[in-house]
Amino acid sequence: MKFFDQVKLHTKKIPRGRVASYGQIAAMISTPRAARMVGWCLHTMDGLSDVPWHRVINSKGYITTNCETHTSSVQKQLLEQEGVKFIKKDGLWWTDMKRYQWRSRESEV
DNA sequence: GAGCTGACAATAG
DNA sequence: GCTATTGCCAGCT
Repeated sequence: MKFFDQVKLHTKKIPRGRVASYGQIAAMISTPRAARMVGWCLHTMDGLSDVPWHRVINSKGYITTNCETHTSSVQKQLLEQEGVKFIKKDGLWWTDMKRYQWRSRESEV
């Protein structure tokens, strides 16, 4: 099992209408500081995979994507379709992590 | 084959 | 409490 594969698996486990942080995913893979890899992993998916990459944001609840294929607007829209409310904060889309952050049993361990 | 890059997070000062 | 630096590991050049 490679790092990327684990990121995909955990990302796919995120339920609809819920979001997770990069660090959270990284922590599930037993590598809390590999949050950068999580984000980059999702970038390589490029939407071609069946992985809900839009459900992964940074720990502050901000969308920090500016790629052509992953603009903040796109990610925000995908999440809003799932019931996640977004607010424009400091020029970036922000969501309340306290309400929408996914709490899996594995992440609690 | 080696070095650089990359959607962040945590620790130290 | 806030700012700056280090760490993470696989893909890309």
